[in-house]
Formats: sequence, C-alpha cells, structure tokens
Amino acid sequence: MRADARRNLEQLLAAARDLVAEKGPGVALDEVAQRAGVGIATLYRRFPDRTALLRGVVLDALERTRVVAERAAEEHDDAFEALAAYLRDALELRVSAVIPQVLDVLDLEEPEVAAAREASARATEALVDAAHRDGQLPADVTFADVGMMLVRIARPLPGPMPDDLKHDLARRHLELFLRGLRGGDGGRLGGPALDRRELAELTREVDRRTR
Amino acid sequence: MRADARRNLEQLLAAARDLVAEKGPGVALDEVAQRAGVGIATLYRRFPDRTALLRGVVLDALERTRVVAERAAEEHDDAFEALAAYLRDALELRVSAVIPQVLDVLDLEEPEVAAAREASARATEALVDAAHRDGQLPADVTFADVGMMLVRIARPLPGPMPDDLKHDLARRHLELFLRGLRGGDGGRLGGPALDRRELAELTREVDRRTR
DNA sequence: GAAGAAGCGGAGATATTCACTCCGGTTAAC
DNA sequence: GTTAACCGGAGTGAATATCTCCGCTTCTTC
Repeated sequence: MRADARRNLEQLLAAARDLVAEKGPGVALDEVAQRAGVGIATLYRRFPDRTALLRGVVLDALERTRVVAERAAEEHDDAFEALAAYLRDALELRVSAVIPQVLDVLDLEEPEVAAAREASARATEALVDAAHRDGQLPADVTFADVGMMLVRIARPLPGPMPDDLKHDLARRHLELFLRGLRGGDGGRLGGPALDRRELAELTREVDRRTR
Repeated sequence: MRADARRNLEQLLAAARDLVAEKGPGVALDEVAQRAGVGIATLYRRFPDRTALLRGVVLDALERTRVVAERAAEEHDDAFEALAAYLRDALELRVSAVIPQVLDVLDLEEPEVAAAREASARATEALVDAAHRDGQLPADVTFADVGMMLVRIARPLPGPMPDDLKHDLARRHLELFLRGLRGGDGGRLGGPALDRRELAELTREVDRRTR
C-alpha cells in the first residue's frame, strides 16, 4: 500500500469518527471526505458504501479502546488510578462517543464486530471489577454507569463554542466525575472554570463570528 | 383560540422539543408533525418556517427552566437540596438538552430570546451561588460546570435501547452526579444498575426487534 | 341544535440535498 | 525516468424535504 494511500485512509477514519460522534451515523459522506482533506472518490475507493465506513470506524474505535484499557491495567498498581487513566485516555482518543452512535445502525451479530465489542468490553470490565474489589469504586456504580458517563462526557456538547474549549471542558468534567467517584475531596479540576458572565460572553462572541 | 388548536400547539412544541434534543435543529418537520399527531399543515399554520418553530421551542424551554429554578429556591431551605431539586425537575422536563442545540442556529441577539436566556440563567445562577455560600457545593464547581453536566445527562444517549430505559438511566446518572457534588457517601442511586451482561443482552434484544 | 367561523389533514409540485461514477491528471516507488 | 497506483471533483440521477392549496371536520355561540 502506498504511503499516501495509508495516510488518507487514516485521515478518513479520523474524520468519520469525529463527525459521526457529532452528527450521528447519517453524516453526509462529502463532508467526511472534506474534513479528511481528500476527494470524495478516495472515500468511495476505500469504503464501497456507508456501512463499510461505519464498520471501519467502529472496529478502529473498539480496538483503540481495548488497547488503552489493557495498558491502563498494566501501568497502574492502584485499581482506581488504572480506571481513571483508562477514562482519560479514552476521552483523548475521541472514540467513546462514536461507538453507540454506530451500534444504532450496524449489525451487532456480525462476527468481527461482535468479537471486537466483546474484547473491548471485557478489558474495561476488568478495570471496573478491580476497582470494586479494592473498595475504591462504590459497589452500586456499575460497568454500564461508568461506560455511559464516559459517553456523556465524550460527546461533543452542542452550542456555539470553539472545539478546543469544548474538549477542555470535557476533560474538566471527567475530572469532576472522577472526584465524585473517588468520594474524598479529590484534586484540582483544572481547565476552564467559567461563571455565567464568561460563558455568555464566550458563546456570544462565537455566535457573532460565525453569523 | 380554540381548545383543539391550543392542544395541537402544545403537542407540536413538545414533539419539536424531544426531536430537536435527539436529532438536532435540522429535524424533518414532517417528522415533528407526525410525532405531535397533527398534519404538516397545522405545523406550518402555527410556525411559518423552521426558525419560528425553533424560537418557540427555545422560549418555551427557557421559561420552563426559569419556573422550576425559582420554585426550587422557594420550596427548599437547604441550598444544596434546592439545586438538586432544580436539576431533577429540569431533567424531567426534557428541556435542558434542547437549548444549546437551538442556540447553535438561532440569533442570540434577538431581544425576546436574549431576555429569556438572561432570566433563566439568572435564576439558576442564584441556586448555584447559594449552594456555594453555604459551602455545600465545592467552590471550584462553577455555574457552567453544573449547567453543562445537566445538558450532558439530559441528552438522550444514542444506541439501541428503549426510550424509557434511557430516561431511567439519565435519572440515575443525575443522582450519581449529585452524590459526587455532595461529597459524602450520598444516598441510594436507584434505577437500573446494569452490569456488562445485562447491558449487552438489552441492546441485542432491541437491535433484533428493530431489524 | 343549527349556523358559521376556525381549524384540520394530506396529496403533490418544487426545491434541495445526497450518493455515487467517470476520467484526465498527479504522485509515490523503484 | 517509467509505470502503476492513486487522486480530485464535476456531474447525473435518485431520494428526501419543504411548503401550499383546498375540500372536509370540529369547535363555539346563540
């Protein structure tokens, strides 16, 4: 495979990942190609139809999720810290938000997808279970709770706001969530601490610029 | 105004609210009319174009938000409980998720919208400030943090799952968030506590049914 | 309970958007 | 320098969405 072809493929997957997370699985494919910086024909060359693209996106996302979950387990002795590290990494990957969007549309029984789902879920379940065993995660907070809160936090917020600010806020809200799970006072939140005035000013400015 | 006309108007606003929260401001207007149980002509009779409908939805949402915020302040002596009551009520109204979606598209300078925004934000800011003053809300958790976490929790999760379960989970996650804010152990979470198997089983079933 | 005003529904013409293909030109690899 | 792989984007046809028109129905009032 030629080097530029591989680069284009990766850019397509990244663009599709971000756009599907934001707008759902029905995004215009032209838009995906444009965001990826390639022509529409290049998209169709790699992925014969929308389903193939979505399959590619979700397989990539599940695989990346599995990798960071397993790495987090290896690199941290403390079970809660391992879980926290996984959640932070997954957020950076911008991967979690896309998975449920695509599952809405894809065939879940399809073996390759089912296997990836299983592997990924198993790896993150191990983190949750370990934190439970160590008594660091409240017993009534389940696998689904953690996973879904990650989705909620990873989903790009709607509203007029620069993308990087949205992401900074997502990081901050993940820390807030972790602090809540941890129980104690927790550490600093970091990131933008916006009061009402600052928030209003910010959105107004963006609104004006894009109008 | 005739009684049936008023009822239809309310159903249109409710349908538009839910659908915009779920799919964004670009929803097909036919779909809105159908969900409201009225003909498409009835929609256009009330709202000459999409912008008018979105304006109606957001004004309604902001007004309802203001009302529950003010009522929460009145009915609760404890500042944190007042904030919690507001968040719970706002979640039930299914109103929070729609506001940022629409702000993305509407003219924020328009006086009526700006006034409603101001009034609504002021009322919820009062709740946050009071909880800060009483030392029940960590000082570094801002107005924007609380508001955005509400949006994150109120937004319907994507993925194959019955709507009422999604809503039960949203309630549960709000309680989880409140427990985190409160700091202590907090009360019971309530609602569906799903482990990995149950979650997988559930989505698989829905997936099969809708296929 | 009859008259009439207000309101309703949905078929269909029109506009818009989207998916997908084709081919002349470009670029990486050796 | 050659060649095979790869690329871009205009363009066509299909699908989808918007919005109007008008015959029918339902409330309200006296």
